[in-house]
Amino acid sequence: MTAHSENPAAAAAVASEAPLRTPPRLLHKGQQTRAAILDAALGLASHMGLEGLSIGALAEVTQMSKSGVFAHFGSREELQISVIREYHARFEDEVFHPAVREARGLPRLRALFERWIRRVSVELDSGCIYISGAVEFDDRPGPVRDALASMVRAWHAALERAIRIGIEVGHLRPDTDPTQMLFELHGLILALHHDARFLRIPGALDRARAGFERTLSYYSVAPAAPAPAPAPRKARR
Amino acid sequence: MTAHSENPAAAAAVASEAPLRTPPRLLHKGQQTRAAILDAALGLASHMGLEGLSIGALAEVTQMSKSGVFAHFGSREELQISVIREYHARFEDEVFHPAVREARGLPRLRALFERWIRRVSVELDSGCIYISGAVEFDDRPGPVRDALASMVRAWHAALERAIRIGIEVGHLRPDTDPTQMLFELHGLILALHHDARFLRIPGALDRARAGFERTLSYYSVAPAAPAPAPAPRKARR
DNA sequence: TGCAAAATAGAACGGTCGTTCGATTTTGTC
DNA sequence: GACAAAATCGAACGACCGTTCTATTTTGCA
Repeated sequence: MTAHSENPAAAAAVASEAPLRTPPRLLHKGQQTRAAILDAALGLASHMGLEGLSIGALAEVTQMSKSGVFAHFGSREELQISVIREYHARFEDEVFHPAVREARGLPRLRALFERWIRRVSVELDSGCIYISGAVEFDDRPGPVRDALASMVRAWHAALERAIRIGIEVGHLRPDTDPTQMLFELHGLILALHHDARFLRIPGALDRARAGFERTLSYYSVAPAAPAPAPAPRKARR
Repeated sequence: MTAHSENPAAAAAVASEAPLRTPPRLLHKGQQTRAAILDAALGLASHMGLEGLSIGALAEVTQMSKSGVFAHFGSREELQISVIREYHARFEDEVFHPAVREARGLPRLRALFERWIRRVSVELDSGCIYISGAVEFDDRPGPVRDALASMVRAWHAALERAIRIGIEVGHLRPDTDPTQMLFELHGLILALHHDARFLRIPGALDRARAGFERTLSYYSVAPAAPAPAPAPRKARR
C-alpha cells in the first residue's frame, strides 16, 4: 500500500546490478522537506494533541499544499505515527542518552528524573506527547495507540532498569520493588504536567523535585543510618 | 443569548404578581429529557473525551434529532460545560459526600483516597473527565477550560482541607506541607489512570494503594514505623 | 377540551476534515 | 541541456461538524 520511499539502499543495490533502465536516486530533497513537515507537526501536536493534528493546519504552517503534505505520509495515521517516532527520538536524545552517561545508581537516576521533569514542564515550548497521547488514545485502539504504547513502555523499561541497577550497586534498598518505585515517580511527572500545564501553578516543578527526594529518602539505603540487612542476596538477575 | 430555562422561581414569582397573561409552567418534561441527554453525553465524553463529544453522535444515542438535542443547550460549549457540571455533581455524590462522613483525620483521608481511585480506575465504566479534560484543554483557553479548572480546584481544595484537618487532629506530622502531600497523592491517581486505562496494566490499582500507604507512612506521626527512621528533623520522633 | 407554549423534528447552510487524482513543477543524473 | 522520476500543486469528492431556520408535534394548565 503505502509505497513511499522505503529501503532506498536495497533499491540502489538492485539498480547497480541492472543499470540499463531507471537508475534510482539516493534520498535527497524529499526527505528534507519531510523532516521540515515533521518538525512543524511535532510543534503542532504538542499544542493541539495528536488528534488535533490536521493536515490542513500543517500545510498552512509549512507553506505547502494539503496534498503536498499528504503525499509524504500516505495517511493521517501514518503521519501521527511518524510524529510519535520523531518525538521518541528527540526524547531519547534530550533525556535518556545524556543521563545514561552518568554513573550507575543514584546519579544516573537523578539525571534521568531531572531531565524528565524539564522535558515535561513548561521548560521551553509545550507538553509531552506521551502524556497527552496516553489520554487521547486510552479508549481508541489501533496502530497509533500501539505505537504510542510501545514507546512509552520502552521508556518505562529503561527507567526500571536504572532503578534495578540502583539496587544492585547498593544505592537503593534491596527490598525495593522497582515497578512500584517507577509507578510513584511516574505519578510525580504526571502531577507536574497537570499542575504546570493545566492549572498553571508556578511551584509545580519544585513540588516534583521535592516528591522525588522524599521518595528517594524512603527507597535509598539510609545515608548515615545503620542500614538494616546489608547482605545482598544471590544478586545477578 | 442562551435563554433556556433559567431561574424559573423568579419567573414564577413575577407571574404570580401579574397572572393575567402567560402563566409559566414549572420544570417538567424538558428537564427530564435534558437529564437523559446529559447522562448519555457523560458516557460518551468518558470514552471520547470532551472534545470528541459530538452532537450528532449524541443524537444517535438518544434517538433524537440533532436539533432536538442542540436546543437543550444552545451551543456545543454549553453542552460541554453542562457535562462537566454533571460530572462534578456525581463525583461529589460518589466520592466526597460519603467520605466526608468518616471521622476527621486519617479515616476521612483514607476514605477519600479509596473512593477516588475506585472512581478513576476501570471500576465500572470509563475514565475520569477531570483527567482527560485537563490534558485536552491545557492549551485551549475559554469557558470550558475555566469551568473544568474551577471544578478541579474545588476538589483539590477539599482534599487539602482534609489533609489540614489530619494535621490538626494530630494524625499527620505537624510539619506536613498539605499542598506537597496533595501533589504526591494526586500523582498516584494520575499514574493509576495512566497505567490502568492506557497501558492496561492489571495491578495498577494496588500500586496506587501501596503508594498511598507509603506516602502516609512518611507524613503520619509514626504509629509503628515499619521502615527505618526517615531522617527526623528537629527532633520529635 | 382548547390553546398557547414548550419540545422536537427536518432540512439546509457553510466549514473543515482526510483523501483522491490528474496536471505541473522541480529535481538529479546522463 | 535532455529526460525521467520525484515532488508538489490545485481542484474536487464525500463525510461529518455545529448551527440556523421553519414546521410540526407534544405538553401542561385553563
